Amino acid sequence: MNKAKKAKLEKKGWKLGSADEFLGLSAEEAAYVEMKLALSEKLKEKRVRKKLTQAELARMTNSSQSRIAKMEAGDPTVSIDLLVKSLLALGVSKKELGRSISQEIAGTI
Amino acid sequence: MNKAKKAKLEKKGWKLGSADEFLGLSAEEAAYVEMKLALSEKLKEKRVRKKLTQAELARMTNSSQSRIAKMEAGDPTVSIDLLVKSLLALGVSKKELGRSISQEIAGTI
DNA sequence: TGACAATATGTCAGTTCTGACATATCATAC
DNA sequence: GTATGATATGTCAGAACTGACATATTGTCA
Repeated sequence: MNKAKKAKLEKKGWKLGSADEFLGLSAEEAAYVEMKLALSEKLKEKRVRKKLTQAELARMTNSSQSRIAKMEAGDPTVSIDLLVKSLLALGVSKKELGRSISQEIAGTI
Repeated sequence: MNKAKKAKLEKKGWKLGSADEFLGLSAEEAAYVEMKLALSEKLKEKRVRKKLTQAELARMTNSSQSRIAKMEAGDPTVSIDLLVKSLLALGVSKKELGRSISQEIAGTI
């Protein structure tokens, strides 16, 4: 994970430890953050493709528009659990979910 | 998901809604539970393969022996986040994690 | 058998996540 | 312009999760 990316994440509110590796983010931390961001992007992509508003998806999942917005924005207060439940509610299969998680993000590590 | 499996999970403490589908568990609920169980099993498998005790893994992850035990037992109070973080700490790659999540469990759905 | 290490189970106070709400910003149409 | 719908941001009380601890159970030696 490069320095610019780390700075961008910290601006978003992520608290990233440092000093483990070359640019201050352990491989595990990086993988964890990247997974969550991949799920965020998948969620937005799926919702938009289905032509749902955030408010509509919120209703479908007993959540709220603001939490959906935070999920899509990659807010660090959102759990993987919530992202996964939301994606499943959008009809994403376990297989597709697994693929999203495996995904490498350009420009990292 | 069949009736016996559902009963077994409920005995473990899972609160599963009902009435959505044929045997009372929506496809999304089933997929969510199966994902967590797949991660549980992966965790145990990885820990054992590395010849670590639960207490040792707990130390490595700033957790506790009892929580590791609950993770491996598929306890519903364990989050996917914690499972994922623990697996990453054991050196599992995003790719392998994704594969675990995609996995179909014999005898379900 | 008993002693010991590992794992399982139960509980709980502190922490984190959540939905809800208010409000701000952005986009598109008129 | 400004009205309207959608999305973003900030806050917070209540819900869910967590590590820690105590204790029970299980497994494996001699």
